[in-house]
Amino acid sequence: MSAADEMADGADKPWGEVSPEAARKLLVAAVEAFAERGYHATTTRDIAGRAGMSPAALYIHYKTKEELLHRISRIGHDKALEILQAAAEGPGSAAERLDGAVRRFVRWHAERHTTARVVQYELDALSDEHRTEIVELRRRTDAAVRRILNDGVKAGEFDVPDVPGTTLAVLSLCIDVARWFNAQGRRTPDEVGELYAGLVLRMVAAQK
Amino acid sequence: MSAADEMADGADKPWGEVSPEAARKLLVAAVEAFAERGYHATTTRDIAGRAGMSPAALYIHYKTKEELLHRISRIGHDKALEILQAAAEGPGSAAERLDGAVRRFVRWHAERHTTARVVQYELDALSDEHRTEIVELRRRTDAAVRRILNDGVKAGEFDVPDVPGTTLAVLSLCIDVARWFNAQGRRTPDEVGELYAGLVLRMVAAQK
DNA sequence: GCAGACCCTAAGCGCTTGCTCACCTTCGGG
DNA sequence: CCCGAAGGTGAGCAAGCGCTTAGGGTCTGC
Repeated sequence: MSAADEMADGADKPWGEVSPEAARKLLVAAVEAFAERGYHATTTRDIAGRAGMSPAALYIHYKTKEELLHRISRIGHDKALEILQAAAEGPGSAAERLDGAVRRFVRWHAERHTTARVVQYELDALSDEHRTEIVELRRRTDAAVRRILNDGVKAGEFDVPDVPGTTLAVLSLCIDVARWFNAQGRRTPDEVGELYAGLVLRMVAAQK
Repeated sequence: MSAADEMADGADKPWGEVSPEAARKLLVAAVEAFAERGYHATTTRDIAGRAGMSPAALYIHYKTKEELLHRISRIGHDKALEILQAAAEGPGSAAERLDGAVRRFVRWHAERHTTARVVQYELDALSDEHRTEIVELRRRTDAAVRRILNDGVKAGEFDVPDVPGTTLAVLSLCIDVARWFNAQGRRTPDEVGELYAGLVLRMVAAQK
């Protein structure tokens, strides 16, 4: 497989966009370790060990441990933004688009909860410069959801007295799935997505 | 003020139950530091420094850094459980009790968001033994909310197809306030409590 | 068939960490 | 007026941290 093919795979296969192979293995190991113990409690020796390499190998592909976190956070936020923007700009009524947005966003947070945990809960460990970059992505994430809500209000589908506040609540609800979701638990990512989409629609629906 | 008076104050004045004075100052300093940087990124020198003491002073009052976290987590979880149980067992219809529970629980997470951040997001840093103890408190927290929902369904006030799932979502929504709430932000704790109580009631309300 | 780019390792450096220890001060009771 | 308990400090230890460096394989293009 060529490098170009790997780039194209990025959307489907997790971390497909990271090459070469050794850099991807290290990044996947870092995601696991960060999700399990948190960024600060994870050592570079632990990451290298999980990837089956020596601690020094890490520094061939990444300048610092923080750069690893930034790469993970950047790719994850790009993916999250892509999901929500696609839903916001897609066809259908506001209710249909909100249903799809929540369903897909929640499913991603459940299915890839290790990644999502790092992406959503380790922002503070980023350098100032990197954090500023990521915060901008989150602003756009917020804007995508707010747009759907505004559309729904305008069309009379939704009754939402406080659009910014409700946007915040909807995103918060979805994001927190990464914290509590357990792959060994009773619910599948699909089931959680369905449950949450239903709850969110009831939160915003106009009374009949 | 006697030790007994300080105990009685616990509910009103934050950390009033911690004595002597030096131990409380250290604990308050630890809460600030843990909330700002996370448990693992906080050094014992940082905690002692914030309390205006030498690093060694910490170990007169606490056996380890982890014991400090456990004390914080325990007190915080006790308070959270107290809020929700009082709401669940209080008077009024299920809707009124749910409104009160969400309003008070959210207000606590916003007002005391430094404490809540530590309490809700640093569970993994506890020792196995301490974590087991805390998880049991969280189980009872969950049970209190579930009881209100079940009461409401039985009384015909609520329409909730999935009570355990909705309980999870309601608690998750409230807890995540601690992550994003900013004291410098536009909303007061009261306003967030009101907004969230409204959203939750719409999530569970029976259609008329 | 070998020069040079690339990838990796063993060893370890300088520093910080959680925590300890010998010692000092303050203070209420006999 | 001295005593022991309680609560504090400065100095520092062993361990572990992020990261660097010197050196050695392996593969590619000429």
